[in-house]
Amino acid sequence: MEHIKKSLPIRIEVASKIRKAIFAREYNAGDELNLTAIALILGVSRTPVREAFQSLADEGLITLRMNRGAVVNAIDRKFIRDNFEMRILLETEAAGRAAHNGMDTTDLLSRLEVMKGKSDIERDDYESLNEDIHMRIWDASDNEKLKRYLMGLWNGPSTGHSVEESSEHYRASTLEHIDILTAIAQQHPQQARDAMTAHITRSMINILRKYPE
Amino acid sequence: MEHIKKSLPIRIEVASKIRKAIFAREYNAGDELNLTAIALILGVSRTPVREAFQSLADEGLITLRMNRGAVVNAIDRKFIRDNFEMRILLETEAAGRAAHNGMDTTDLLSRLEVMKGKSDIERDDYESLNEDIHMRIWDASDNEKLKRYLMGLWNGPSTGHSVEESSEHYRASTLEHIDILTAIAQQHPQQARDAMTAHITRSMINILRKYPE
DNA sequence: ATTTCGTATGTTGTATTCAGTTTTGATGGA
DNA sequence: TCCATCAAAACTGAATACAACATACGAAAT
Repeated sequence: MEHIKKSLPIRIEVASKIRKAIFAREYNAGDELNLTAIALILGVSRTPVREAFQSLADEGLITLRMNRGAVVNAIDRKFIRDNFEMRILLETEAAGRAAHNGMDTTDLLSRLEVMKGKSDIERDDYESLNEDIHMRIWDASDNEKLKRYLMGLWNGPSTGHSVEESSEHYRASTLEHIDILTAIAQQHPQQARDAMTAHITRSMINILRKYPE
Repeated sequence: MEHIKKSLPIRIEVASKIRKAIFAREYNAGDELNLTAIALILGVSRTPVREAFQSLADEGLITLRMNRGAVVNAIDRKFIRDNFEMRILLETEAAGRAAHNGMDTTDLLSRLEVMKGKSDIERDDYESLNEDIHMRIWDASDNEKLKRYLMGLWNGPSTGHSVEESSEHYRASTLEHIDILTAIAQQHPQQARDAMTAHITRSMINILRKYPE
């Protein structure tokens, strides 16, 4: 039996690769992306690359100029801050709604306790639980549009997808996650909001440190 | 001399037409959209229709099922409320930021005074000024991501694009716009936020009335 | 009668071709 | 030398062609 390899549409994978390349500074602000060249490099036709371009333009990573190709936008401190500020606003809103609506947090909290007990936290373990926590909160917010926005921001510069974090960060985040989920479990919206705001704000400061100037 | 018709990409116009048709209930929840058929009807090829589908899926209006076509999502009260709640959250944030950052409101306020004096407010006049006001506030918020989200919501069910409004509504909105811009002019963020929240909340209630059950 | 397997059909995902626009670069004149 | 003009190359937007996937239907077997 083979791997249950769920093959995504090519346009999605192409978008991921280009996105990663932009965050990795392989492309820089002002660079023109050659549709044909990228299709050749990736070994696909121009169509899915074109569709990926449109997604990336929606995300604000590139700009599409009619008949004149795509240029990479600046991934500078302002871009990162703008993204983070939206994540603060929306994740905080989601946390408050989750606390208000009620959400089962027992399994997540027990997984957090296990992680808290570990002497060393590995990146993959952290990221996996991190994703589960946030997505469960989005679900509990019970607003499809909010969920959709947060899903989109997850591909942005404000998550572990873009930069490696320190073990210190993982430990601090774990404690913050416990704060957030505890507040949600107790159905204290304002407390949940405050905890989430603190969580993502610290994360922002942490990441902005890596983008000097 | 011909019209200075700035021709947008076909995919944009196609998306607009389908969006309008969905809001007009020409398509209903669960309906399957036939890519080829729509391309034929609109007299374009499948490519731009396909790209339009992807945009509409991003907006949450339709769902793309791999190899199984697109289905129209329910434009029910929850959908409208979800959209409006996000608009309240984001427009309020933008108004607060605009007040904080400072924004020149003189021209907009004088246009509002003229409109306030009119005995009868026409739809196009109102919509034109309405759009100018909101977009100027978005600009003044100085957050690109926020601006982008609000731009997207403008195509949603929470603006005049989807339903006709009463003259009464235009008059009430005009007064509310004056409140908002006055607060911004005086650089009172909280006051601006409150005024914006009230403005869009009333608009939501007004539109939800037209979607009974 | 029910279930399973295989084929047929329709629809999408991807590739390729076509057409129109923008850019580039050369050429000629001031 | 500098500028304008025009042709050719390159690239994108749109149209068409091709391939793969999923569902539906029907026949055969239990």
